Amino acid sequence: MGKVITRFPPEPNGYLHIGHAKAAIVDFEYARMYNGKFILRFDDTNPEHASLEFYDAQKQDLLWLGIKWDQEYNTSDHLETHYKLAEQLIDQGDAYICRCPPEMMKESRFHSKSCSCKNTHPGDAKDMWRDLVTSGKQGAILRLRGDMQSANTAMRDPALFRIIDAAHPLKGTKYRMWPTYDFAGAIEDSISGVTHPFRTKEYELRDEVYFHILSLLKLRKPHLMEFARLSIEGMPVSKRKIKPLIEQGLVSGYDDPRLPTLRGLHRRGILPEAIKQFVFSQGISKVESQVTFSLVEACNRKILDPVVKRYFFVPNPMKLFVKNASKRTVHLKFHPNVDLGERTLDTHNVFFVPRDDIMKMNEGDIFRLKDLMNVKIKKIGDEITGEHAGDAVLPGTAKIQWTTEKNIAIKILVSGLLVDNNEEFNPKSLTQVDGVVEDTLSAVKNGEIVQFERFGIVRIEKDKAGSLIGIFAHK
RNA sequence: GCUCCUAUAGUGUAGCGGCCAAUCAUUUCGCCCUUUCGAGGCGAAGACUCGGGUUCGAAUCCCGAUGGGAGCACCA
Repeated sequence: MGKVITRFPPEPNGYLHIGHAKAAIVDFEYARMYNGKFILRFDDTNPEHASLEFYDAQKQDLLWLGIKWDQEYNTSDHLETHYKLAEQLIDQGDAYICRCPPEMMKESRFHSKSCSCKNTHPGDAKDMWRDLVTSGKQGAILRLRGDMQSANTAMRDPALFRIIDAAHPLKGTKYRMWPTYDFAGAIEDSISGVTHPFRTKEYELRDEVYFHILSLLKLRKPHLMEFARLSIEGMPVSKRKIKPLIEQGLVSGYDDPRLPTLRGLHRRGILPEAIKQFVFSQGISKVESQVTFSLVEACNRKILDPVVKRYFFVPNPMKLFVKNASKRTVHLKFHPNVDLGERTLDTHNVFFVPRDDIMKMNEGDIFRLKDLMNVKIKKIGDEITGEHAGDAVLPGTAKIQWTTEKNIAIKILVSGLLVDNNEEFNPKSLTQVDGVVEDTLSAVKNGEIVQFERFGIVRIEKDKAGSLIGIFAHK
């Protein structure tokens, strides 16, 4: 038994999203499981789509995910080989040049009718092919001699090569005949030694084409495996849907935290490990499903909870004056039951507390400034006046978060579902919560993930001006 | 229209002919614990799409219906 070889073959035409992540993780982990090899292959066979920036961007996205490849190459590097194999097919009479216009071809394929181009002698076909490769001739493609009567429409003489005169980001204008997915995918999987190519199940009908091409060329046949595409409720994955939202300014970019792009998820504070666990929990079944994002959140929370520092966050702050509160210095633990260290706060008699919490209380009630002291409310107006009501924890009192006068303003962006059930943009998909946090938060690094008690997991960003933005991940 | 794939709780998922009055996670709700409405512990709720067949025995195999998805590109 040879060793297992898998591959992840993205087209370098955009940023990777969680759907790609599923494929990449499956490919990568499958190879690892069998101590095999994992290849990263850029399927850059369409110069109109491939773009230089994305070769690198996609690699960065993969590295962030924790995926490392044993080999990397571009399908465009193998075009000479593809040409050779194409000529072999022509020589064998298994491929021919077709000059029919696209609409006509579509028609004839639909009605299982062959065209006269199919009768071209292989020798002539080869001349025509060479002509196409070298000259500027237009209006022809190389087609597989398949089976026009096949019930599988993919088998009805599919295109193998077509002319694309656009400049390729890596190869420039060196080539003009570019292989289609059917041809390139089969050839590359076979010659690069891939043993277990995974792909999503919308390609199932093309399996027959894949194996047919390899049979004709007497090339090794890998073991194709298919799984269902991943879709998440309220989070469109396709470029077609995301791009307009960006262009209209409805989302901030490909790293908008509402997006299921890897960059968006990163920004939202979703860990690569959580994505991996989530993908594993999904498995590789062929069942169409629409997953709730809360499954991702649950994985993330489980990882983050024991390692993330707790801070006090006060949304919609209200000023509180506590009579006869003395100055003191308190040490607060960063985590209730894991030793993550502590921070030190100096307090006196002025605090800020969440408005919503106060609104639920009445004058005369006693609440607790968590980890500090109890306060009896004397008066609620624009500000609150209270008095110190002891330090011992009283059972049943509300424990609320607070800051002193030394605090920092922060705005928190809370992501909701980007689109509704009809795939219409949800204008309320991003909401903002303003508040203040302890000034100890200034010690937090840009990009660090913390938990604001009673609020949720938040990833902290510091902009150029030094002001704080929190990206809400989840509860 | 034709072809293919698919069908287990609200959402996912395990199950490969008997150990299934069905696993695990998530969700929601209780209780315990806790100086967070978080985490953790315990518990509850909740499913084999339908109809035939094969079999001593079917969630599991076969057929059909129905629902969902995909393909019928010179995109991948």
